[in-house]
Amino acid sequence: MVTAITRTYLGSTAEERRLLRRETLLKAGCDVYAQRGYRNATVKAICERAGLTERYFYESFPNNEALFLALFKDVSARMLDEVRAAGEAVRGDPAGKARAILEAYYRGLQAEPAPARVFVIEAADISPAAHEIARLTFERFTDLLTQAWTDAPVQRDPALRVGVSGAVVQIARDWICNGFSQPLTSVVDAALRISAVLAEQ
Amino acid sequence: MVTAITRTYLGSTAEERRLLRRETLLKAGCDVYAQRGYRNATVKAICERAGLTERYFYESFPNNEALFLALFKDVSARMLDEVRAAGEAVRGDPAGKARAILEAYYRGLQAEPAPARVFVIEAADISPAAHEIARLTFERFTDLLTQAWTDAPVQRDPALRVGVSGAVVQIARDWICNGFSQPLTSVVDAALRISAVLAEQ
DNA sequence: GGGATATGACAATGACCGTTGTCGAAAACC
DNA sequence: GGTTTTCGACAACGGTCATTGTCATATCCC
Repeated sequence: MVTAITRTYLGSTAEERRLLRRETLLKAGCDVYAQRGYRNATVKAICERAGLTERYFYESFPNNEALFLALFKDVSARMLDEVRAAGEAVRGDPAGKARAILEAYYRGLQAEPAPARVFVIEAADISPAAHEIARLTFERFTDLLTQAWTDAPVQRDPALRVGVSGAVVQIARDWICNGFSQPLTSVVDAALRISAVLAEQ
Repeated sequence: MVTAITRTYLGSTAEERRLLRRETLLKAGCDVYAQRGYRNATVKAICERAGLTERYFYESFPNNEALFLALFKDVSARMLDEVRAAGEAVRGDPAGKARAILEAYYRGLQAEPAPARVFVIEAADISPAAHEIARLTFERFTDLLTQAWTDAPVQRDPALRVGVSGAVVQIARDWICNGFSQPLTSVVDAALRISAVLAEQ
């Protein structure tokens, strides 16, 4: 039963093949989530999309939610990095810094509409773990915005922080639902005006 | 098979009994949604809570989602009425009017924590129909806020409107999730500051 | 009181899906 | 070339739940 011996196959070691399959599944999961929504994304559908069988799904993930969380963490971290870099590229000028951050965020969503739909619209309600990731991500995002507007590391009033992040996300949701029909500048402008309340400590 | 004849039973006509069962099911649905969340609320559980059998569930609703939507419409309409009345009770003074609206909203949530959790946190993601009801409700809510701050009937910039409604709701979500631990005034204050951007047309 | 309707308890059905298991064929190693 | 590992296709099992059906009992009307 136990196979202690592994063998290279099609030029890759067992570990390499396993990781490749994992990546394939992540990509397929993202596609299927985007197409049918997380709730309607069955393990079977993800595996078909990946060209792999269910057996390999459970080799890499204990269940569907685990795959989702892995994707979500990855996407969130990348988003935060991009946004942070965009903010740091602008020196001085608080409004310009804040605008750069927001523009990076919305531009990133526009660049990848399918993941955007999943991770902005669905993510928060999928599970407590997903909710927590979303919460933490947006806490950091709002900290970046606060740093742009002021020199303070964080906004003191937690409700204000929460409100601004809610506004930024809701504008994103609406934009996505309407197929990105409004110009980028108009959504950035609106978010910028709202985020300006962070300047008042 | 077809029973054309109805008969009063326990002092009520067939129609009265049907409506009473419907109301009982709505109340039970609200309780069960609040307790287990919509996704884990089975028809069976709602019927048990209502003290009725599944047969009567399908007498009044084609499925679980239909019950939810009926409840959601009801709750949303009541909420809008309360908020509108609170706003109209304050004359002049834009900030005071806006504060009254927001205070009525958050106070209403606090007064009924269980429904609040369901209809603020879960509602938007349950189905496209539910999403639409939530969207329309908050569009009107934001119009009321706009009217408070300005004399314009609506805010011109749709993204700004969407952003403010997102902020108000996100503050509510966070407040609910933290068990209403912050004082009412602090959440109202934060929402008020953000909503003030509606004053700029 | 007797026949008819309303009700409640509960079984039956059917669908969906997660998860695990089987098995023959392809590719690797020696 | 034969043996072993790896792979892909797919069946099997079990669980949950929506939805419909059955039937005995309670309540009605006359």
